Amino acid sequence: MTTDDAPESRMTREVELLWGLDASPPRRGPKPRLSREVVIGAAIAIADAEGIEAVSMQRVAKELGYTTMSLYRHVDSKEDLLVLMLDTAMDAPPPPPRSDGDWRAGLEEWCRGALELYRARPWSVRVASSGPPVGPNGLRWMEAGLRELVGSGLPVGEAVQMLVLLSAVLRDTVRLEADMSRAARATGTTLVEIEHDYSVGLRRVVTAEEFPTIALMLEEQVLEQGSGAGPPDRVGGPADELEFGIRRILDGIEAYVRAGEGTGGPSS
Amino acid sequence: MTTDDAPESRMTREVELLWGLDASPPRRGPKPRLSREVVIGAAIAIADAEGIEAVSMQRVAKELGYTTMSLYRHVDSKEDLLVLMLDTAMDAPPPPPRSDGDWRAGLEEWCRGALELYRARPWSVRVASSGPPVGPNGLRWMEAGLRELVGSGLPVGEAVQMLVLLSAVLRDTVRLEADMSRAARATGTTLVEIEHDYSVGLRRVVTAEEFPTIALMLEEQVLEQGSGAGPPDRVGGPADELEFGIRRILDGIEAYVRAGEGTGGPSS
DNA sequence: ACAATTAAGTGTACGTCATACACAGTTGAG
DNA sequence: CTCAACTGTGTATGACGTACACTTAATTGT
Repeated sequence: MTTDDAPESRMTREVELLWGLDASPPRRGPKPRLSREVVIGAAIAIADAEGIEAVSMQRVAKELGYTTMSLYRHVDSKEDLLVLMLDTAMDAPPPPPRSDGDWRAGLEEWCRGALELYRARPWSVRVASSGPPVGPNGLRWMEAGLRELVGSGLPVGEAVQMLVLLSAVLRDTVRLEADMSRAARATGTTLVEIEHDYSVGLRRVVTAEEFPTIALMLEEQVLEQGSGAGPPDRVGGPADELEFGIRRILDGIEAYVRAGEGTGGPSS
Repeated sequence: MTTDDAPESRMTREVELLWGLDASPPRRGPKPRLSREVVIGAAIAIADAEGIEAVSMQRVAKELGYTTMSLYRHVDSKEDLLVLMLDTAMDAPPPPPRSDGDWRAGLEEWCRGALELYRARPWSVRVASSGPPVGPNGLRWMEAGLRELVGSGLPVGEAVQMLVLLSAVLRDTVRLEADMSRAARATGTTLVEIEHDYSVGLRRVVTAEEFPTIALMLEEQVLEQGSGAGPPDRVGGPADELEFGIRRILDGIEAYVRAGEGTGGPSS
């Protein structure tokens, strides 16, 4: 009858969870020896080392030397734990605003930074998020990306759309690379070899009649290259090849914004 | 010593699985009453109706009126079943080549078609694929997309990169929309309401000092619109807003290809 | 100082999951 | 007609998420 009659809309709950608005003041019982942060940390350590599928309540508890059920004193459910892991994984601050207002360079930095983050914790792109970010870290990244996009001259609405699009590109490319890496690890080979195996497999079923363009791709050994030259941080996965695509997207934004200048804004 | 000494490289296995190269000729035992296709179909029906997490071996078996273990006569593992479901979900032929060689229109059609497919089976973007498509249906879509991209004048290698990028955009946007829909269903509301809840939740933690651009976004009620006007097939999710972003990407490709014309190819 | 209260961590238990294995019944090849 | 191969069944195992009752330790009101 006071405040919480409504089912609290899930979103509200997630906000409270991620901003620590659910913690009650110092309480009565024994001092907690475990803490939410420690639990999250242990879970992340496991996910980093062995992938998200290795993270189970039992495993996290064992790693910490507690019983499984003790975790439930600090986290309401495994789903909550995953949500908390997600925002924690986005620590590392986004690139700060540039002093020159170069939005293109700013966005490229943002993409590189986000990609680095996702790549360092590939499991983070696999956990379900019920929507855009709401945690403090996630919001910081969102703010930084949005800032650059709005700086380009795009109206906010369209800036949001482009941010969603850019995140989608980064996330799903990392997901693909992570899935390939997992397959590589499972067979004890490398990412490069997996890509080679892929083209070998394809050649068995791709005919020039039915799949002319794919056949062309195989002829030119498009999949085999990639790891040839380039910066030393190349792993050989699809995320190495993202720069080109990102640049096309930025080109597209630039063209659009330029076309809108002088015509009373790009909202046409 | 003959052919199969090596562990068969996973990729080869997947190809054989998806192209039915593993079926032996008519055999000796009782006639199978169940079949691989029926199992896949039942699994897809469950995933369509209740999401991928409802698909368990027990559940599929129950739906078919057989024991759980009977499924293993037709499918080696649940993972194999998921892979088979994936390619089967991509039935529905991609758009055919256009008679006018308009690659932009062709690519837009391709995106629309793929988006429709993903949206009809949102679970398909959630299952792990160890790499690019290898099944007959997946390859048909890949061929169609690649055909248009190469038609634009892009060299094959860069066309592949843009195809990966476009798929990433479509896939992850559908994933986001599906996650939001799931949250909506769980609380018994609609996608539109979820987006509203999201901005309500955000307003509780977003200050104009720390998150100026997000604050601006909230002021302009960017999240609340979306469902205003538009074609009747709008659901209110993020995938509705994809057209704008896709067009920017196509703009980017067009600009790049045009710039490369006359300079001896766009490979600079 | 002491009792009542409340919270932290434990132990046990349940239902669901993927799947290994031994089995019974059915079929075609020799 | 026999036997080998194959289909579907039954049972079992170990991992999972989590509900619930419990012990024990800390705090608060008297």
